[in-house]
Amino acid sequence: MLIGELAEQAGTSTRMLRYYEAHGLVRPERTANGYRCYDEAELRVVREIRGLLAVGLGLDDIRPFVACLRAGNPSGDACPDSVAVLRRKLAEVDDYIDQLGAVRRQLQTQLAHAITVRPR
Amino acid sequence: MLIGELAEQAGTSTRMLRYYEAHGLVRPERTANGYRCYDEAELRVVREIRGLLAVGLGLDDIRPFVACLRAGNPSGDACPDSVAVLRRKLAEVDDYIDQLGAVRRQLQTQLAHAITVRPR
DNA sequence: CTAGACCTTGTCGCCGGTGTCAAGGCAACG
DNA sequence: CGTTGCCTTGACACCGGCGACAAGGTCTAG
Repeated sequence: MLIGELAEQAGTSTRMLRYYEAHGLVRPERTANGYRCYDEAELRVVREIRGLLAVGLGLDDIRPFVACLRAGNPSGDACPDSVAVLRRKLAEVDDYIDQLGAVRRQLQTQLAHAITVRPR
Repeated sequence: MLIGELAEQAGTSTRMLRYYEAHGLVRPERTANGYRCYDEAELRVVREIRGLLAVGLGLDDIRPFVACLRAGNPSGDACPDSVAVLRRKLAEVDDYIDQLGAVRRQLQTQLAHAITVRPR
């Protein structure tokens, strides 16, 4: 499978596939003429990457998942490193949600004040 | 008040004060030798900017608040434009919180799956 | 032979608040 | 006069995922 085809299959761009490769996440073979050549396993890897990116993980966070898949596991989250990342990220998201809640309260307070000061 | 003093008073850096000025938020006088010269009103403006930045507004969002202060209002949120921004931002934050909630659920699902697949 | 569609590598730009450095002007104190 | 410490403008870097373009190689169909 060439890069364009994989991009289409995985719902991303060739740009991103090369980008992931530059960051050590994807490891395509090369054909005689130097074209990148991907097998089905790589498609699964890219799908995993895309899914995790969508959930808010960064490329560095995703590395363990890919390693896990590459180690033969059916799913990328079946390894302790992956689980650790998921736990950490969950905690981060929780923190962020709390912060946003605080911000929300701040905004509401300010809004209430604004309306009190100048009722109409 | 010179820029360094204002920076200290307002809890920011000279870099940022010049940045706000470049974006039209702060309007210092100039002394004979070209130094920026700020009065008390500008200090209030900068404090307003800092507070709103901390709540997640962007510089563009903050502009109406500054205009409101400059128009003689005791607080920057006493003008319809400011209130509109606050409402919009509150809605944005709500959306974002919802999205993060969805992400959180996703992460939890994935985590549960990971633990199911490889129980220890 | 050529046009088109694919591939290659490399580079630049985006966002937006911020740090930091450079090169120079000005003031005050010794 | 020199040093110190403020000020001035300007420019580069950061993050991190991504778009977009350039200049060139490769393959296939007409």
